[in-house]
Amino acid sequence: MDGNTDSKDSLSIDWDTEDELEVESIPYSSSLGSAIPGQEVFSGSGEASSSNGSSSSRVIHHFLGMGFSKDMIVRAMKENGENNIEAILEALLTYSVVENLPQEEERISDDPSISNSERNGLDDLSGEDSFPEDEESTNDSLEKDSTVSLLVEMGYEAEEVLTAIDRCGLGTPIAELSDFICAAQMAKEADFLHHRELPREDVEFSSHRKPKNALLLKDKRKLQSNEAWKGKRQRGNEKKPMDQEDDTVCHLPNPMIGFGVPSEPWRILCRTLPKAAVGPPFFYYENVALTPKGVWSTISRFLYDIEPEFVDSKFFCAAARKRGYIHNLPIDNRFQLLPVPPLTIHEAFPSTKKWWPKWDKRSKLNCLLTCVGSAKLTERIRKAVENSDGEPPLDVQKYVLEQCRKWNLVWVGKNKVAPVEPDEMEIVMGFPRNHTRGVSRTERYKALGNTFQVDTVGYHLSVLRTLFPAGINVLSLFSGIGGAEVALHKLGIPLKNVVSVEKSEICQTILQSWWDQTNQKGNLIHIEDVQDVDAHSIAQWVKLFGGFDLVIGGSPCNNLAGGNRVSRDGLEGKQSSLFFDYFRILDLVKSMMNQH
DNA sequence: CCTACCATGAAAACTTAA
DNA sequence: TTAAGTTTTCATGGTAGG
Repeated sequence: MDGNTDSKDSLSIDWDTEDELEVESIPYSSSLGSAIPGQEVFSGSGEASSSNGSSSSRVIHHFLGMGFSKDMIVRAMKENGENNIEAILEALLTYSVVENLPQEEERISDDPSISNSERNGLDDLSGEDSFPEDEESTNDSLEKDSTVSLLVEMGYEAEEVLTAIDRCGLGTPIAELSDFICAAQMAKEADFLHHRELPREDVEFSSHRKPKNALLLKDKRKLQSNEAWKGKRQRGNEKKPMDQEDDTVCHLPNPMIGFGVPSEPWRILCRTLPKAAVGPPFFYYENVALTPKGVWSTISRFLYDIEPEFVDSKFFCAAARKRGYIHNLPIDNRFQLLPVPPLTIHEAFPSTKKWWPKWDKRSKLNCLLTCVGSAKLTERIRKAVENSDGEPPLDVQKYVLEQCRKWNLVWVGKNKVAPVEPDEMEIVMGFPRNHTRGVSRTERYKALGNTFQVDTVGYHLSVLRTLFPAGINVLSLFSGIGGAEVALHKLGIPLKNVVSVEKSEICQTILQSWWDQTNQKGNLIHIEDVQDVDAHSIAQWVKLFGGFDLVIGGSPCNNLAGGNRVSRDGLEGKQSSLFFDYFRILDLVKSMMNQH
């Protein structure tokens, strides 16, 4: 986001005449690797020996390798316990900042010794839909000065900073101010960029920002809350009163192949990206394709107006999985992971063939979810089918097929259907066998139902291999069980430094266990909560690693997914609103990396 | 009309700790 | 044996697109 704040006029002219920048097709014609190194990775041996009880010397070594001084490491370990890697890292990062900054600004960000839960305001953000209101400034102008200087040091214009402080209040955390400013910058761009014919709500968006200099984070969010599920109980007049809510829907392609899948010979080979979308860093965002109306257009607008790529994983594996991806990666010369997984139920589950009735024509599973069918249901089905010898009557067939599709059941015995086992799910999703083994069955289903389909994501990420032969630094948000990491690894892309942000301790352990089992040479850092990732920590990582090459993640879909009966509230829902943290963090990384 | 959908929460069942 | 914690079981619509 370089210098888009001054000289608006000239910039606007630029954008009006040429607002989109062609993404260079990288001329590595020699790519198309078929021999992918590091393929035989998974020994499948041994359980996850959770490696957390590492000896202190190992911990010290780990952090020495990251460039911290021994004194600092020892001190951090003393204060946080030897095994609390995250806390130690946080402490080290904090020390570094204290040393490097002229004043004592670190007060602005969090003290690592304070647990997340007792941090005011921020942690409850997801709980309510309300956003933190301005705090009355109880502090003196000294604080203001230091805040301003810190933000200016981060690359913002002083004027923007002052406006943001005025709007947000003095006590607002740096990260939030930064967020605010970024949103304002984007809003300005949006004004200029949205000259091509606009969806209706874009007009609304523009008209929202009456005052020219008014900053817009809240406007944006308000807009979002307007559109994303207006009361969801608007049954009565759903005949769209005039031109209400048209155009807000992102068109889902059919077939859902995005910019191309391996089996389709005709693919789009290049595309144009909005200028603001071009990296570094590369980023990759994922969520469910079938959301309530308006959600994808909102997501797209935040993510630099990139059009989503909607892809169904049924082109990559034996199960459907309709997802939208927004990314700024090149799209030519993609290649698929090897070995190519089985593409049909029959190939993926050979043992079911024996029991599979002729009248069940399914060749692909539906989306693998976090929950599976009940034993009661399989029993009902068994009884329904076994009452007839030979083929059951058509109405029975219809009922059984409907239930089998609904619950993704496969035939495992005479008249006997059952849900897919976690082991089988791992394979279909592209993970090594036993990847999630060791935690409860329910947790395995949950984790696997929430993750990337590795072959699909790997296909999209494959373009990175020739770009980063020496390996990449990854900021992995909402990592889950590490779908992104596994995909990159299977592509033969070395993982240098991976910062994984994942709230579930179970998932963290699974990822760490995989990391150890595959003998990764890089550093894996666990962070618990995306809301704890602030400008401060990002700045340190950028400094340590020389920047991130890829920011990747799929934010929670709980409030978007069709399966949710209770709280399908749209993007502002409790979990799904964490999308805005994805944007916030990505934008911070972007602005920091463009300073250099 | 048809189909499909990264879910939630209450309560039962089971396991662990004292 | 009891209690508390953990895991499993089960029923619960409605939106959106073809």
